[in-house]
Amino acid sequence: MQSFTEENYLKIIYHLSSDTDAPVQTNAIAERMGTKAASVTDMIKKLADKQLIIYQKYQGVKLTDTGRRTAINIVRKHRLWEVFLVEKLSFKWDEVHDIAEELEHINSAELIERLDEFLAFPKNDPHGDPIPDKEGKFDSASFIKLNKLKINDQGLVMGVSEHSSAFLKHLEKLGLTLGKLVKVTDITDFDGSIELLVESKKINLSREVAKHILIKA
Amino acid sequence: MQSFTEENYLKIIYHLSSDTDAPVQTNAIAERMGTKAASVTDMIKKLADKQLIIYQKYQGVKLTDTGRRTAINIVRKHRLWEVFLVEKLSFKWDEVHDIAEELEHINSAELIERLDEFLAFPKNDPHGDPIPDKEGKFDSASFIKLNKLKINDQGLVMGVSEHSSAFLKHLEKLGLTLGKLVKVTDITDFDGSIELLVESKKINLSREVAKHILIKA
DNA sequence: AATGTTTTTTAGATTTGTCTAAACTTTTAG
DNA sequence: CTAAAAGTTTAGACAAATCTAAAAAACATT
Repeated sequence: MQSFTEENYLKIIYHLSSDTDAPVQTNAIAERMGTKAASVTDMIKKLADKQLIIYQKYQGVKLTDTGRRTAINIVRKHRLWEVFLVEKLSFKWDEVHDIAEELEHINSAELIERLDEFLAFPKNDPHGDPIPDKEGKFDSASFIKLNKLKINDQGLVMGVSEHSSAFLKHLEKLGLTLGKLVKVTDITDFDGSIELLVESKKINLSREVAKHILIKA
Repeated sequence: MQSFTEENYLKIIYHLSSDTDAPVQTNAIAERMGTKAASVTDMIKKLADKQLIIYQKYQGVKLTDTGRRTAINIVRKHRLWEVFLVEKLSFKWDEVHDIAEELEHINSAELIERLDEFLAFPKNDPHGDPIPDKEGKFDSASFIKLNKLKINDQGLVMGVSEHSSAFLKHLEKLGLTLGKLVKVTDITDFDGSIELLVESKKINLSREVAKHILIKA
């Protein structure tokens, strides 16, 4: 078994490598972990010794199959706990991240299988992210980012790619929650701000915000 | 906030001092923690610095009010999680201790209050132990140990004072679960073994086992 | 009260995860 | 293609929690 810290490194490496095939760089990990690059170097040596990542000096790291499996399992636990917190304990979607960061390290396969069943095997967490199954499989649903839509395009809000409380509260206030149908009515020439119709209400979004909203056409 | 380790020390000191007023000894803590006395000395110095315990060299330790409040809060979390595991996730009463040992360190007051509400404010955990309320108050229900009963005495099984899986499975097999009515029908001269009637079934208990069963007359 | 046993503490070492400062690679730009 | 900038690693140190071995205090017993 790994320590909490090792698990957090694996999770971060997983998230940083999920888009691209490129190796993950020391500084990127350090920034996400809130540590210094020197500390990251120490830790990745340790993870490489344990065959959880492949590491070449100065060249960044990649997860091994074992490492990826471990990381996905942590993600699975995180997302299931988030569902529990929202569905069963009535937390809001912007309140659950930090608690789930702690709960994801609880160590009992049996617990997670039973929690999964208790929650009726949810497919997505409260932010729309897919929940891996016991074997680590999940649809890597390829949604479009809202900032890629053109005028008159429409679609359903399926998820977000930013989980900060500030961002989620902002969406909540705008009425932009999961499942909502949106239609792009205008895109400003000046800074690319997007004008949307959500349930016949007109709202305005910065491109920065739009970038983190995932849409199914 | 304290580390997991500090929390575990406080919890153990609390349990070791709940019966008596006497200071808790270094060796007793070491045994429960599964560490050596020298390590305990180091840690109790640290806890004393933080004003969580009162420590006099060679004289053992006592909890301060703050220390006791902290310890009781951990006990509260532990027992609420045990209720959750048994009531909601269908774990057996002998399977929940270790998982609750991990969950008790999750750090969110809001989470615990909502969990308490979700579970409909239970008064006791699956082993009959009382669950402290938000303020740390709980009835220190004074039950009798089964080995104190005399022939023809009867009462209800209200709890256990031993939480090992082996012990609990044994009780389960005997049908000695919470709420059962028992009546002492005989006590062997030889070794003090106790013969009981439980739901019109005759069973035999060693004194050692009986000592850990709590009865309300 | 003296002596032996038990308990506790001290001293010094180890492991884990972190840091700073300095050295070393790799990348980027002129 | 070379020099500066950016990124990474090494070296040495530190705090937390533990350990072993040895010293010190408390206790128990004749």
